[in-house]
Amino acid sequence: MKKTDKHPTLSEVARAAGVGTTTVSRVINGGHRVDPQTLARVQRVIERLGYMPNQAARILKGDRTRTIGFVIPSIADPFFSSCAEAAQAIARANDSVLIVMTTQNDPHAEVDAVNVLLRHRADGLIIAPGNSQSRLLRTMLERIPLPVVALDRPITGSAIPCVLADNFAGARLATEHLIEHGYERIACLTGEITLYTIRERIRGYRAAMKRARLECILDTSIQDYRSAEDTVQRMFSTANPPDALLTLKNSTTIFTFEALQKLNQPIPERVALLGYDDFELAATLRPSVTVIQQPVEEVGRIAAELLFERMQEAPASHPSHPRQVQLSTRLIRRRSCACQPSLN
Amino acid sequence: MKKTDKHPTLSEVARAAGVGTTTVSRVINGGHRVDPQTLARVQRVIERLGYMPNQAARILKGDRTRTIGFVIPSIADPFFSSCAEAAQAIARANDSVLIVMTTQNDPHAEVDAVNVLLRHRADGLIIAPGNSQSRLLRTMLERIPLPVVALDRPITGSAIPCVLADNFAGARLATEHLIEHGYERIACLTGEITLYTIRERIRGYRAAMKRARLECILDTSIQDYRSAEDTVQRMFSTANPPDALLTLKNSTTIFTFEALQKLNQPIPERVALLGYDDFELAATLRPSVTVIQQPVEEVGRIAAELLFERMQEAPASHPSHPRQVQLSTRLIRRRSCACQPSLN
DNA sequence: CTCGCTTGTGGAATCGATACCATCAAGGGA
DNA sequence: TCCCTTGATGGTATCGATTCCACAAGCGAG
Repeated sequence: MKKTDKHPTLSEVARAAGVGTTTVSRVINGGHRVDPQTLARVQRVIERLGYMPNQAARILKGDRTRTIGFVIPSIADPFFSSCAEAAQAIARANDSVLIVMTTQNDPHAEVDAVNVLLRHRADGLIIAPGNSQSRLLRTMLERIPLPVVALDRPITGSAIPCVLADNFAGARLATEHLIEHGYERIACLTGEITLYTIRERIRGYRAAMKRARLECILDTSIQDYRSAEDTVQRMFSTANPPDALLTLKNSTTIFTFEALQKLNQPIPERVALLGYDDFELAATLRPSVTVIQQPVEEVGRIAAELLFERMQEAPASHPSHPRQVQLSTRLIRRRSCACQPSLN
Repeated sequence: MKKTDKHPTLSEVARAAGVGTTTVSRVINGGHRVDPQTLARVQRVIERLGYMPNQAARILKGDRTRTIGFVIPSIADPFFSSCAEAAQAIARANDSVLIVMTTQNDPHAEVDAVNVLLRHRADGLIIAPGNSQSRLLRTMLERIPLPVVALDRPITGSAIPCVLADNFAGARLATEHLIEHGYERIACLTGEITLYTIRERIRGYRAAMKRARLECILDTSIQDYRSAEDTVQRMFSTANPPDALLTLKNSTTIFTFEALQKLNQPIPERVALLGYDDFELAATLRPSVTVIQQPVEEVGRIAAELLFERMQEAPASHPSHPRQVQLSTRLIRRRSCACQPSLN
């Protein structure tokens, strides 16, 4: 019961209990084939010394580390923190822990993170790569001797399975919805366009616009509140301003909403707004914001489940696994596109 | 360059390079006292085999694990995810990784989490306990042979240092602000009251109200959107309804805001609103919401820094460490209390 | 009464990296 | 020329838990 300065070891427990190390080991691992009396005695000693098996020693004997790596751009991003929460639940259910590493989409940080996880002998790896094209990361991930699952963004040209929402279909759905409303000058505000997800959404937007024979209006300049204000100002001082805006990510949606509000451009009367990705207060803002909702927890959950499946197979075998799991998104109708809100 | 099925070991590298294990070990650890030629050769072999030192074996030799545990109620909560992000940055700067465990404030899950981290031989531990009074957790944390820092919520009756925002002063400041505006019937909407932070905030509210000789109006019933609507309805159908509301946590603020909006109670004309804890869209809502802002990243950062300081001391020594680091909060004036917004 | 079998137990090799100690060659000063 | 230092290198015990193997005791069946 007293505070110890050092972790006691299994042999110390064995000595204190007057038994061999084998017996203590058996007690720890379920106590099969141990005399009930001995069992009780050893358990008391374990309790008294505050003994905890040293995971490192177990690992060294070839066991799994029961540790999986989770490499994402940021923990503070609600999308990834929700994924992490879901993945963590699956990990715990599989008696494992998550090591979360953040990269800010920096390729260098990604390689570092993977190296750290390799040293820790993680059993598996879930990663959301900043750049789907990166050869460096791809060859690295293909070489390493543990299962990898990509999250939200695939690793192009590799067999690494990826779990993600269907960005193309989501953006097409969003655009089609605006078209059905009768909007004709639909601008797409992308934010940065380096990310795979954004590029897919742009493709979806383009596909829908082309099909409706409408002119694509792309703007990639919104990075923060100030640039949103500039962009809106510029767009609405042209002869033929847009009558609807499709924003391709959360922060862009919010910056744009604020800018429209500040510049007194009423939504949806003057211009409709549809945002990609739901956010907590989308229904509370006035007007409430119509969005494409992604199955966030599901992405994290399924990625983790897929990883654990792959971990259970023999390392050499490569059974028929889905190369890619695309989850469908849905439209949540609110007021910013002049809809009757969906019930939910 | 080829894909291996197993992690190669140091001795395999040694054999492949035709040198001893000691030399390879030296190469890995900086390459001092190694012939440049040998160094280059060994490095080539390491590169070719994709060798990564086995952290478990290192740990076993008595090294630090360079792993710290981070035990919080939820990763999806923006407060804790921001803390985690900040703590992670400090951990990385100290060449360590974070193992994040979530507990949903469940004491059982907390004990589990700590046990897992002990097995993994984390070098240190940051924990936000759901219940500050829990004897079980307290005795457990006092027994274990590694430094612990509490986050956001202290562990009462123990010497475990805690980093948190000054909840008492924050709530008092908020209440005083409303009093200065001339509001007299200021109701405090608490949400659940089991958490230490909420109780401190209630104390702060009470202190300010007492000083101004105003009557305390406490309501603990808001748990979700529906209960917020009920509460608002009830409050405003009394003879003497409140003229201001102080909500003690984020979700309560948002539920209340939505309820007031739905029930057409204009803010701040009919009733003022001041929320504890800032949130992303507080400035975007109409009216924008005046809040008490906590130094979120700082809490995470300082907790991690304090932990690393304590880890560098000899395990036995107990130098003069702050028992508690209280960070001050600040008021962000927006429209919901009829203020001129603060510039920021 | 002894053979096989189960149960309870301990000894010791093992995992991979580290670091103490030993070895050997080369070079510099006396 | 010899001793001593310095640099480069290798052998091997060590960390803590697991596990194969060995062994002893008890017991029912033949």
